[in-house]
Amino acid sequence: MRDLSHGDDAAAVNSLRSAVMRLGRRLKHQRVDESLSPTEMSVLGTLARCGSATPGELARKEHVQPPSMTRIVALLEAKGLVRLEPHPDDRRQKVVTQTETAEAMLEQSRRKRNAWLAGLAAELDDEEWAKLRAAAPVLEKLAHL
Amino acid sequence: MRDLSHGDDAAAVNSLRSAVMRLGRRLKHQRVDESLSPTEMSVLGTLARCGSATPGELARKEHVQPPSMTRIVALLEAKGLVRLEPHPDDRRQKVVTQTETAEAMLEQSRRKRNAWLAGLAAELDDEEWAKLRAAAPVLEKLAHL
DNA sequence: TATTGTTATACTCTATAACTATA
DNA sequence: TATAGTTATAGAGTATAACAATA
Repeated sequence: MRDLSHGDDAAAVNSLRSAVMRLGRRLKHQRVDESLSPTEMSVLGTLARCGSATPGELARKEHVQPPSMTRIVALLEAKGLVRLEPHPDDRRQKVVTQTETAEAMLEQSRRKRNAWLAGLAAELDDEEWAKLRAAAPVLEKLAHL
Repeated sequence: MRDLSHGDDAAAVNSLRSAVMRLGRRLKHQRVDESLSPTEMSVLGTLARCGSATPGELARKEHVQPPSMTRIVALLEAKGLVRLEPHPDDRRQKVVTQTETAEAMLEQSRRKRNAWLAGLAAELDDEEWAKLRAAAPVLEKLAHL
């Protein structure tokens, strides 16, 4: 395995870290619905990526304690963004599924953030944008490793 | 100004947004001191970038109300991470300056996150890493636009 | 007996409103 | 009269502890 802790490699890593954290923070501020907390949004994102899940699974994925997830799921249900159904095999558990409303809201949220980022990137010159486009799939691979 | 809302450009923007947000979240979880809240860390980062500031300036930069900043600054002072001094020209104001302890902590935090990111990036092949290195300065420019 | 989810309760962080000191 | 900062208080979000239902 490669070592990236020296010289130009280390500088590039440092630059990437700083830029990704700053851009990530600014993207997070572009919100489409102020009434949803960050964790509520994150739960919807997880459901969109991974499909239905039990409250326990969601709590583990969001790094939140089970009682907190109970409350979050109840709030999302009250807002019509998720449905709760009985688990087919285990009567202790429940299955949380997102509604069409939630999917539409997530899509709107993605659009808003994409538009904001595209506005920033439009300030780059052709060569810079080409470098970014070439790196986009690599960044995505990195983010999912 | 360029339009990046169609075709391959739009796909690249979407890919960048998703990857940056996900990587940013994961980087944020790499923390060196669990006892500092996200805003406290962010205030230290701002002081490191911009030098000393008054509580009011910090509140505006962190998008937090003045009373919240009063509390945050008091906590940071109690932890020995900032010093409070009287403002030279205006006796209503105060000047917040970070201590050497805070600088050392921030440096340790950067190191930990760089190491984590370098560990991820080490999984990439040579061509992928070259693309990322080429894009790093562009991402930094984007993050500061 | 172990596990899933809930209820009851407390703590942390931030906000708004009202106040003090200085400009 | 306006501004910088603080104090008092309330609300949102999360945690821990104790409990109920099911495996």
